[in-house]
Formats: sequence, structure tokens, C-alpha cells
Amino acid sequence: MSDQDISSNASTRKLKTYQEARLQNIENLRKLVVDAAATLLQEEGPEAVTVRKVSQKMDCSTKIIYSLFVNKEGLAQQLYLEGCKILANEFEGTPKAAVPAQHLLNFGETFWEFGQRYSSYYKLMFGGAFADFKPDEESMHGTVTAMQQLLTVISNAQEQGLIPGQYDTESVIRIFWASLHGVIHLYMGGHLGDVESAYSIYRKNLSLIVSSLFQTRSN
Amino acid sequence: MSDQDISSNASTRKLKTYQEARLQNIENLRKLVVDAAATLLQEEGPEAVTVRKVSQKMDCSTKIIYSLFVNKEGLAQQLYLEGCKILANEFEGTPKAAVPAQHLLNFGETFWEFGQRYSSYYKLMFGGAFADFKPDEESMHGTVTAMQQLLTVISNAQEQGLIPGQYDTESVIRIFWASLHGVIHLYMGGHLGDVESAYSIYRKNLSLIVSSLFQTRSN
DNA sequence: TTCTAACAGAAACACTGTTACCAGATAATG
DNA sequence: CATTATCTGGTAACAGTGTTTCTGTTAGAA
Repeated sequence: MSDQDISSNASTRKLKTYQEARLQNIENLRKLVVDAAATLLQEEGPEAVTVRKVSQKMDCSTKIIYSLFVNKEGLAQQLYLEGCKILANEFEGTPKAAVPAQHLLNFGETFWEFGQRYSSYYKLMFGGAFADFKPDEESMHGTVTAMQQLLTVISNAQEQGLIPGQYDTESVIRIFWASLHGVIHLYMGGHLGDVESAYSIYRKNLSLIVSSLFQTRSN
Repeated sequence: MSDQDISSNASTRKLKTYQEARLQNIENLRKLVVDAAATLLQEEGPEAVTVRKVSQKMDCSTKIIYSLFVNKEGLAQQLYLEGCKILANEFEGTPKAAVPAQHLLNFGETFWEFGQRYSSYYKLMFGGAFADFKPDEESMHGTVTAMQQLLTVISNAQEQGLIPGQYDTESVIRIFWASLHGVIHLYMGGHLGDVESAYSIYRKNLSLIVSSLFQTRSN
């Protein structure tokens, strides 16, 4: 009882926003929790995102997280979607180019920068930082949304006959994506040395993939 | 006391091999522990490799593992080297080809099969299954040894002028490696759907990389 | 106002990696 | 050979994890 008094005295502000969110609706509360987790993710890395730390940041018990997201994976899925939004935004902000091949090169550059700037998000989304997290339907949809820009450009290039081969647009995206992801992930795992050499590999890989997809020969 | 009697009665055989190894030398004991961990890894996956489970399998206390490997990461490093040996073996067993490009395609095929057949090893080595494991000097050396075959073939191809560009052999290996790893890892993370479609992406990616490295145009 | 039902917090459970402590075996010395 | 010293390995604990159970409170309906 005295403990309760102390806690409510010490953290009136946080409790207020928490209570406010509770009063409005559950969706707002969910958003609040996801925001807290996202802050934790970006400030202290994926391993710092624990149920206890999130609930501490929210000044509530761990039970809340389980009521709202079933389990930790549910929270991770929301963070995944959050990361997709960021990535989508980054893609939208990339310089366009008249030549599709160049446009794709720009997208590749953006993807590298996303991995560097939002490395915690990257590790969560594609790096397997949460061992038991697998993308579900909604996550997959989020991925597609994030890569919408890629899809448009590649699809256009295909219609113009610039990309030979019998593969559908999604497959081309995946080839592009996987190829670049490999470099970023190996680098993050410590297999490619320092940033400079990793980035060097990345650029070479990017140019190879693009030029071979388009069958232009700019080495 | 009675517990001790029961345990020593129930598992005389295991204790015997453990004691035997102790009598011979520490290196043998290390090997025994690594073998136990490797079995656990392959039979139950990376997340089953816990210090307690390994020591249970060895019928000894967890202290032993820490005496022999400092911490869990030390054990993981040994498993990494073990995986490197397996991979090296697989590469040595791949069909050779007169044309370097074809030889590299074969290596690519082997790498995929390694990822499928020894998926637990793959996740441990390249998948970041042990969050805090980063390859050290010795691990890096193990990686190079595993990829020795690749190095030879690529180096030869370079000497024959088949691979243009100013990149050294190691960089070419990394481009090749990372490109393929991306597909395997995204697939293992559940981002590429079922095996067939992932494998389809993999093959396409493989042929693109090889053909663009060699600048042949067999699409 | 009273009753009921949902909810949230504390504490516990089953794990994890890691370490402090201590008994017992081993080794060195008198 | 006896005694002491070393040191090695097992038990139990610590600090952390995700998750669940139990219980008191609280909010809404009758």
C-alpha cells in the first residue's frame, strides 16, 4: 500500500499518459507501448528490448504487454512494421533517375544507409535479432509496402523490356534484396572486416547485380 | 550422498569416458565436449545448445565448460571451426569442372546444400544464432580454410584473365559468398516463402553473379 | 448500492549464462 | 610415509530472460 503510494507519487506524469491512453482506447495504448519499445530499440539495441524494460518504461506491469500483444513476438511484429514504414520513407526519399538501372543503384545505396543508420531496426527485421520472430502475413505485407518503390521501378523496366528473363517482378526484387542483404548481414556478423571494406564489397555487389539484371556492361 | 551413488550407478559408462578423457589430457576432454555440443546442435538446433544441456550430456557440472572454454562464446567458436571443417569437406567433394565459371556454379550448389543439410551449423556460423558470437582471428582463419577451394579456382581464373576488374581474390570470394548467403539467410528468416521458391531465387542469383563476374552471357 | 466480471500488479516458475563457495582429490614437501 | 598445500570440480546461488498464476482492485451493470 505504501509502495503503491510512493510509486504513484514518484511517477505521476508517466502514469498520467498511461492512464490517458487507457481511457481513450486500446489502440492508443498499443501505440504508446510500441513507441516505448522503439525508443529502447534505437537507443540501446535489439537485446535491450525486453518485456520488463518496456513495461518499466511504461510504468506498468509486464502483464499489459501480454494483454496487448500476446507475447514478445507480437510486439516484435509491430516493431517490424514500424521498421517497414521507415524503410519505405527512405526509399521514397531516394533520388529518382531517368534510367531505371541508375534508379535501382540509388535504391541500393538507400538500403545500405538504412542498414547503417537504423541498424537496430535492420537487425530486428532481417538480422534475426529476435530468435523466434518470423514474419507473418501482416509483416510480409509490410515488407511489400516498404519495397513498393522498387516494385514500381522494376515493373516499369520490365515493361520496357529492359530486364530480360522469365522472372516476375517480385522475384527480381528478391534477387536484388537478398544479394544486398547478404553483404550487410555478413558485415554485421563481423565476417567482412571494417565498414570501408564491407561497403566496398557492397558497392561492387550492387553494380554487378544491377548491370547483370539489365545486361548492361558498365563494370 | 545417496543421490551421488544413484547418479554414478545410473551412468557409469558416461562417467567412464569422461574420466578417461580427463586422465589422458585436456585436449581430449575439450574434443569430447565439442562433440557433445555438436550432437546437440545438429539434433535439436542452435537454441538447444545451452551450457547446462551440454554439461548434462557430459555428466559433469557446468564449471567444466567454463574451465575449458572461458564462456559459451568460446564453445561456440569451436563449433564454428567444426562447421568450417564440414564446409571445407563439402567443397572438396564438389564436382570439378574444366571451365572455372562452371566450377563456381558447382560450389554455389554445394553452399546451398550445406545450408540445407547442416542448417544448424549454418545458423550458428553465419546466421547469428548465438547473439553475442563474433568470429575472432582463429575463426576467420577457419573461414578462409573452408573456402580454400573457392580461392584456388577464383585465383586461377583471375590469372587466366577470365575475371576482369581490379578486385583481389578475397574480395571476389566475399562478393560471391555474401550474395548467396543473402538468399539462404532471408529464406531461413522466413522472408522468401517455401524452399522451392527460395531455391529458385538462389539459382537465379547464383547464375547472375557468376555470369557477371566472368562477363559471360548465359542467362 | 450491490454484485459481477474484467483487469492489472506482484510474485512465482522455468529457463538462461555465469560465478562464489567449499569439500574432496591430487600433488608437493617434510 | 605423513602432512600440508594446491587446485579442481560440484552445488547452489545470482542476475537476468519470457511467461503465467493468483489475487485484490476497479469499473460497469443491475
